[in-house]
Amino acid sequence: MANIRDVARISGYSVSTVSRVINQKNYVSEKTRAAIQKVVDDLDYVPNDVARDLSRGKTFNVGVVLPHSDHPYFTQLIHGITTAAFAAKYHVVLLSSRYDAELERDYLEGLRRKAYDALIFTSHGLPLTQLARYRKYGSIVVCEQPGASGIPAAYAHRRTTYREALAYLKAQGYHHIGLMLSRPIAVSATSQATADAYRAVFGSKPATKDCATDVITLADGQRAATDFIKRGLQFDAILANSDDIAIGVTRAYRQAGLPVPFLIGQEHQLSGEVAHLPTIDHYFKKVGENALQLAISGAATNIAIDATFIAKQ
Amino acid sequence: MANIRDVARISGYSVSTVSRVINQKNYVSEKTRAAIQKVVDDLDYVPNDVARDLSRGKTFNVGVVLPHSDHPYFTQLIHGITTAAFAAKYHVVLLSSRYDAELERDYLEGLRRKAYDALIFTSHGLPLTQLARYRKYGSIVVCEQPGASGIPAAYAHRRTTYREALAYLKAQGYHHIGLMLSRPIAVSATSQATADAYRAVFGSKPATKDCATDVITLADGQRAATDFIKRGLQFDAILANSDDIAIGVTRAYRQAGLPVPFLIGQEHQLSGEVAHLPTIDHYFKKVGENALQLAISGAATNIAIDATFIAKQ
DNA sequence: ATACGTTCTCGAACGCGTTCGAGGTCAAGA
DNA sequence: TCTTGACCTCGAACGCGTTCGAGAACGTAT
Repeated sequence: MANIRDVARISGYSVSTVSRVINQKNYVSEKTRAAIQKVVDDLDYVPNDVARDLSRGKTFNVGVVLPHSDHPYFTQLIHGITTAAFAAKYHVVLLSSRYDAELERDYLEGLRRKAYDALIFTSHGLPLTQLARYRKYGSIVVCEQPGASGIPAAYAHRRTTYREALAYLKAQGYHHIGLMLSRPIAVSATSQATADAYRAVFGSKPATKDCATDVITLADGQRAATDFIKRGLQFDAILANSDDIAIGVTRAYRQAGLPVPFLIGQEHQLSGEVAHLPTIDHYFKKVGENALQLAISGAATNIAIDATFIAKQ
Repeated sequence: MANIRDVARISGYSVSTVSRVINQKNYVSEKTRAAIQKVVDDLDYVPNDVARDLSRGKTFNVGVVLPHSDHPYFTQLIHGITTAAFAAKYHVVLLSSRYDAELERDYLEGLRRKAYDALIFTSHGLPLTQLARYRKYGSIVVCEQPGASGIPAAYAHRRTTYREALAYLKAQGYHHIGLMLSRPIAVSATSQATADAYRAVFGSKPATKDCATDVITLADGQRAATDFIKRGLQFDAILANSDDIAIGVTRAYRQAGLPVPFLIGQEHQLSGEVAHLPTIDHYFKKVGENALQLAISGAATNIAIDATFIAKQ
């Protein structure tokens, strides 16, 4: 396949002049431009993107680290990220992590290796301080409150909305509340926010036995609820970490022939809509768009938006 | 940042020897290896991926063209593709197309520009013959029956399963059937398959008025059903192109205060499970895995799997 | 002792586009 | 007329890792 030097040789102009023609830069006479363009067309020449990236020192790739590509939280986030990336002519590279520290580190190394210009962590296993070390190699964005790490972040405020949802439960007279969490409170800012809100509303930390962790899918929700039942826990209400998961909970209780506790879901999913569940919408598409903006602008700021508690739908 | 020549200079060895050390190749004495490794560690050197890609002439990128990143068909496909790509150490680059011919062509050009080693079209607007022209620049895979185009394909057999589903409707005594399609019959192999199955079962092509097109989301399903109602069409049953869409149809009829026709969904989605809808599972995760395998192997074959009609769930 | 096969290392070319400094031309302003 | 400032083009260096051909050193088989 032809390269820029072939075009130069055949057209009789220099490589640099050919370069300015294909990049439509100034200072090329119309005559020259036309002559070179003709050779470009004849040879069917197109510049090599990799060589370009190398010489420009930039790839326009944004790596998106996501633990589970089938989870709705990530699906919505990805949707926002790709939408914004497309508009900005950036490329989205999907990176599966399954919260594996080694993989995450490998992706961070990708920043050093110049494989990506920026990295968005939709969630992460490594501590933020470790992520922060790689900021000198490229822009890093997380999708949660970044605490003192200083890492730019795009996220939805969870605490207030969780408080609102839990206060709603309290107002309805529910006091024995079960919580479904995607990850243990110690390692996840989201779980932490849920626990904090619980304490703010009910005056004490949620009991460990009332919290199910590692609940990601509908099946997990069903399993976790079955476990609650087995352990003889009787909840008035359960705050599930997605609408789908709430559906899983419903099934478990139905299967056990027990009354279903009052349920609140999250993420405003179709399943919740169909079942008329109260839910919390974190607007993850918007969060994804914000994350990408931060990633490519390299701005060292945060963009937070408010989540909404939807009591009736 | 240090490059391989720095390592060579400082260690006193040649660039080629350093290269074999970092790539763990043969023919390096232990003493030399250790000396070079020390310099690599001291300088904190890592090879530049872009330079590597350029010199190897390979990027390990697979571009995945998808019209809608929020559609469940594509979500499932992407899930399969990323899973397989991860295992094979390939990178998945997401490419939004919205069926825009210009965009699709641009992505095909990406193959020439060496931006991707391979391209997977989860769906496409351009005719297959046009896609086929770019095969000389890299491997191309489509996720549908490739007809005479010769393009490698990974897909689920639809015709037989559609026939099965429609025969089921006929056996149940339903004769006036509405079809919801994502795209017009003329441009979509999927819609074509649906129409063919209809003809096989009912002996004639489906009437144009009985087919709604451009139905992608739940809201589209609702809109299309509302339109059916407005036009005074009375269906015994409707074959929807996803479970979510079937839910949209249900809503439209409920809202109009009319009895809901018998519904069959597709894709075995959660919404359909909750509503106990019959559905067709095309196993798109598996199809995605197959597509990626084809893309990176460069094999010029097809991998078809069978879809399943699930009458009761 | 000669020949051959390994092992080890090097230099240079290669993949390919971008960009900077330099040098030449030409017209307008002083 | 001289200066100044576009305008136009070129050559070479740069970004950086891979790989091929060649050559040196050493051991072993004949």
